[in-house]
Amino acid sequence: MTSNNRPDQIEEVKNIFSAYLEKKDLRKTNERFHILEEIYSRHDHFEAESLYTDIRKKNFNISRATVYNTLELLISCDLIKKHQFGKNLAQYEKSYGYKQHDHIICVDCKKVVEFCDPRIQQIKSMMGELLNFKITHHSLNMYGVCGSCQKKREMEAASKKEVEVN
Amino acid sequence: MTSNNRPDQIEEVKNIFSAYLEKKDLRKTNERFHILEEIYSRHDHFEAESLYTDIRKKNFNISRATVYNTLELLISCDLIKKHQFGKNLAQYEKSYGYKQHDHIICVDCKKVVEFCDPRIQQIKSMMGELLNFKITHHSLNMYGVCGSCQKKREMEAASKKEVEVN
DNA sequence: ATCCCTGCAAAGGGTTTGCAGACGC
DNA sequence: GCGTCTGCAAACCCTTTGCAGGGAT
Repeated sequence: MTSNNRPDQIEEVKNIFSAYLEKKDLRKTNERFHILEEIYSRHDHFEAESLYTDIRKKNFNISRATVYNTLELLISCDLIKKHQFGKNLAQYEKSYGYKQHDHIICVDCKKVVEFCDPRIQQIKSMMGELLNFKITHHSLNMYGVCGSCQKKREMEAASKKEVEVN
Repeated sequence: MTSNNRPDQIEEVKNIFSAYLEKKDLRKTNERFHILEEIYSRHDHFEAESLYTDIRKKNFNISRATVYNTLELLISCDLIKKHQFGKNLAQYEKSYGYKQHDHIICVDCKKVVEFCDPRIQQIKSMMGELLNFKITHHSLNMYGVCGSCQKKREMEAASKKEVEVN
């Protein structure tokens, strides 16, 4: 969910990440914690590239390879989620402390809005049972035109008509 | 849905495509109809590349550019659907005459199973109204482990334990 | 001291684009 | 004949990989 960052949240997720790395016998490098910090000081969805460039701007010498590597780790320990909103471009969002939700994307302005519906959970467990799948996660995206883009479209259609009449 | 091809279905979709091209003042090229034919003689999901190579095998000189171009057209007139099952790789499936459905993907063997649930439609219209979106389409994918891969996992876990004991 | 993790740059894979020639209209 | 569509190849974009050096344990 679009979020206000609680000041202590970053500490919490760092502890979770730290425990995860320890459990998996992975190294606690500065780079990994810098990346986590950068992510949790952000809002909404982001792409790997903008995360990379923003970190660079702050004069941390972190490579793309490390960014991608760390994103994978953070997905594994459930601190972020990865999405594909139709394009060949992964988008990520932090997930600690936010309840499960899905997305509506405006096909005109690409705005992403979040929503929750308990029926998804029902479908998930019912279909898992029915088809004998052990379902681990899902991705539900709705695509359409948001309110303001609907208006824009109407206005454009109107002005086109105007031209035709003249 | 996984399909048996009715013999007359290819003619039907060609007519639809033809009417669409006419309406949009686009040209009816042999390439476009060849591609449509190839798609509708297939089953299940496919990727642009395999479509391209299969057409090539049949000695039609059709380029990748044309394949991608035609896929876009076929999406526009609702004769095919485009999916992204988590990877940066689009998958397509024919959609004429098949009812709306969603997908469950096995994360181990990548098998894709289809399912329908009327609640999706309800969520769609309710959320559209609630958030003032004119929703045009959606994509719902569930990810998990299918029955046979669950067994495989159990067997592997068991044999690992065996090794540890010895 | 070990060897996992890093930065860098290049490769990779899917998709898109630019251009000259071909062909539907 | 005009202008769109095509084939080809190169470019493009995001992501992954190979390698040599560096830092966590």
